[in-house]
Amino acid sequence: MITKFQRKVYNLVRKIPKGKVTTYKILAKKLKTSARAVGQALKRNPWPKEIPCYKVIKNNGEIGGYSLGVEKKIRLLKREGIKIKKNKIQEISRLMIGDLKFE
DNA sequence: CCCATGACTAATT
DNA sequence: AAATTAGCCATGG
Repeated sequence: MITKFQRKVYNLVRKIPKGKVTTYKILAKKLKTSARAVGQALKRNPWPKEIPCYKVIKNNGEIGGYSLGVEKKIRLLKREGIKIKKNKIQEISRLMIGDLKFE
């Protein structure tokens, strides 16, 4: 069962452009909630194929979790040309999407 | 309604 | 630099 809150989160995640990532915190700010609550919603994502929740990472550049396993998440990110070293995203500032880039 | 549980975060040890 | 701690908030029992 999808809650209203989940839908809001997923609608946002769907809009993350290819090759870009964002963070739990940024999404939380957009939805006026906490980063933790965003994580809860993503954890329950019923459509990992359609909703690219692997593009949502921690605020400090670490990878964060994934319902299908962190290794899978890393694989998907690399597939989009995103560099990862020691479980951290490289060149975060270039890849991350703040408040201005998508709605 | 109260309580526990996290794909989190920032500050403090 | 790694580990703790306190704050966070949607969700489910």
